[in-house]
Amino acid sequence: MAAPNQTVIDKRRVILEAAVRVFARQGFHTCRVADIADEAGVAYGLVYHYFSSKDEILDTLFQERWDAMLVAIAEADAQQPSARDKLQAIADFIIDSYRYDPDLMKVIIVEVTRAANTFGRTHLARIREAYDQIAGIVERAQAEGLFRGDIDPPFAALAFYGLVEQVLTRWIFESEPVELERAKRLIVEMTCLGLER
Amino acid sequence: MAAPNQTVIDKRRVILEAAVRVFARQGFHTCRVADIADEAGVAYGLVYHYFSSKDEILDTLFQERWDAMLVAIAEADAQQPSARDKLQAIADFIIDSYRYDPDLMKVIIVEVTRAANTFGRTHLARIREAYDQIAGIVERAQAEGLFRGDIDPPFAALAFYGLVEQVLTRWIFESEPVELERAKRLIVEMTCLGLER
Amino acid sequence: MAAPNQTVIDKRRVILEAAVRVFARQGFHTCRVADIADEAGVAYGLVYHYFSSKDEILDTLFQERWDAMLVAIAEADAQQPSARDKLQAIADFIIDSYRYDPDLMKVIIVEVTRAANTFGRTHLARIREAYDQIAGIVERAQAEGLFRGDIDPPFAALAFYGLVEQVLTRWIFESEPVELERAKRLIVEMTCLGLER
Amino acid sequence: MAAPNQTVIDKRRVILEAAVRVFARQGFHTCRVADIADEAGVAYGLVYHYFSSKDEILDTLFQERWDAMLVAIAEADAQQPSARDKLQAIADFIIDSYRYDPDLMKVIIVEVTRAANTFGRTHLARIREAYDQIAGIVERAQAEGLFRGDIDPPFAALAFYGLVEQVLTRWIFESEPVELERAKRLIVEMTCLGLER
DNA sequence: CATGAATGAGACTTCATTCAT
DNA sequence: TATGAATGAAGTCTCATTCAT
Repeated sequence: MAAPNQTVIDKRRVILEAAVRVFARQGFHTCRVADIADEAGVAYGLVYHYFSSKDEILDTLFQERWDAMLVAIAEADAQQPSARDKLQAIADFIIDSYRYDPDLMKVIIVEVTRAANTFGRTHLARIREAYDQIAGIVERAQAEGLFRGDIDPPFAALAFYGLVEQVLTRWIFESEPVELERAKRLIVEMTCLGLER
Repeated sequence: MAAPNQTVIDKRRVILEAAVRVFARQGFHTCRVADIADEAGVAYGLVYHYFSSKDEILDTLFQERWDAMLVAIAEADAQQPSARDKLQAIADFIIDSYRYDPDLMKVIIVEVTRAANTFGRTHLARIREAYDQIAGIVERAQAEGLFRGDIDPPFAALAFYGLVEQVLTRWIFESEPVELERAKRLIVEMTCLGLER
Repeated sequence: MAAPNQTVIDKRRVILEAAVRVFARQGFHTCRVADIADEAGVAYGLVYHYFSSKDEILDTLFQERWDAMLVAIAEADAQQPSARDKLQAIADFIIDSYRYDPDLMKVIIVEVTRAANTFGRTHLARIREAYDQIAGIVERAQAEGLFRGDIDPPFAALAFYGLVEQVLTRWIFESEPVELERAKRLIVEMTCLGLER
Repeated sequence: MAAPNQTVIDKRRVILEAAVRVFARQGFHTCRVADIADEAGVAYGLVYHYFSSKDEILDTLFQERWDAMLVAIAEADAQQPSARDKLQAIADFIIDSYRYDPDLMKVIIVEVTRAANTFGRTHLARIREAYDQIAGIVERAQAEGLFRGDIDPPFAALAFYGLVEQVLTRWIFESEPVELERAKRLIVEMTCLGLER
């Protein structure tokens, strides 16, 4: 009899969410697969029923989230009128993502970026897509004469994303250094206008 | 009588330098102490004669380098006339450090600065000192009316350091995205003036 | 009403036959129950519906085949006139069995007959029956004065069966060393007359 | 100071000898590396200091023993006058080897031969060398007119070695079925003269 | 009968650290 | 100082078996 139950539990999802919490708390390298199983409340072996390795869990987490980010960036680019508004929408999305699921963002930023050495090489191409899209926004703004033309768009993308990531990194490491809504504005303000008056 | 030879090999230093290469190549967690000994060309056990643990090697590397950085920041602050010049001197120092020993910088950034759960935690206070010093530079520039007053100095420090680190990160994981001398200037340019014209 | 169809598929038999192929290909210890289910094209759990364990599958395969062998030996003994003809009939049966289902014979020989610590031990009594029957044939030939009396019948049985098995073993691990029809004759020739002229 | 001690313990050898006993007792697949370490009285990790895997231990055991066998066969071929004497010397060597170290022989015969499927493939070439040398003995005896010419030498080698192995297999499985000195003679007797009078 | 998710004990292997020489 | 053998805890992954549906 097929369970006509909306609350059928997707164990795969349960494991994924448990992994986020465990990775965030202990770090990818430091935690054991057993910790994930415990946190998920499932048997050890079930983790390997759904994922072929510990790495694959992190991979999956990254891919799901990064895909959402690429979609958000594309939407921001399509729907916002000005370059500044586009950047604002992107910053908002990332900051809000963090607010919605800080653990997941922590894992993406801290574990994947760090692991870029070995494991993250895989995702490099996907990560670049985000940078490229942001660079495209800058480039078009330069062509329209809204942004100054003497800063390479890829470099500008680097600066923008670096700032967002640094804000989140600070959050992760310490407790509440800046208020998030304010941070959203400041990110764009600094990116567009700089520090000098 | 001890050999009065300048070229006496300091095995401790040899091990430290080998560790830099190995950490950079394989990552701290992925490499083995044996790899370090091999790379250094010394016996396995000698590593433990000079260092009490694998962790201590990374700690030592970080401390040596970060101390040099704090000194450089303090010097920049003391010797340069304007805030913009101070920031430029700091950016120059970090970029040049990278150019001089990319492996070491990679290790510092990837394995320590971003290791939120392990090493980063340990050295947090020391890392903050750099941010605080930069924030101080911004704060004084604001008081002097050179920098706009509506951006929190700690946030500005975040943005500046984030940009520098992001440039290096890009270098580390990809091949030559920006030319380094140009990057030095752009970092300060963007930090001070932003993207808009 | 049960389908009066001769081609109703006996899943139990399907599993058994799949197991033969998988055991032959990967070896009993190296293969997984899942491999058997996959090869049979049935669900994982069904294997356990028909068999209580992985061991039982191999046990079943051995028993079925070995019983057929004992019957064949008994028939050879009953129907053939001379000892030499009896041995020839037995050799023919085993070689033909191999030709008909090489995988099954490989499994019997490699996984059971030679598994001194596990399966071989279990089926020892049954395996002995074959040797004993062959020894009986030799013994009676000796009594009739057809075979020389200075070779212990059990030893002679050993030699005969050892030769047959060795021929098959060679087949199993290498490619076609001897032509099978010729081998049938040579086995008996050597057993009865030896190498010297 | 170099230990001028004849009884320096070669731990590698200790492990190898312990492995023989454990493999013989429990079988290669059934035993754990921990059992070997325990039997050898060394720490778990030391096994992996000397051998890269459990497989490598079995490999080493086989190679050492099989090399000794090839030497013995070559010697028998060189030193004995007649084909029959050569075969006798070979049979003697193998049977005596068994008597000297039954566990080792059991492992070679039962575990390596059985494992030929997966792991033993490696040793196939080396195994063939023995067969080829025996076949050579037969071939030359045929050329000299001492052995009948209608039995392929490779087949004869098969028969001879199969008989020896079968005798040992019987020993391994059961308790003393034949007396060993008698077996030595019977092996050659049967190989050369067969069963018929 | 049939399915395949779920369980968890257990194996192999790794490797930081210690220690005798 | 210097060496590298020795230790053993810990972790990943496998897989036979069970069970709910």
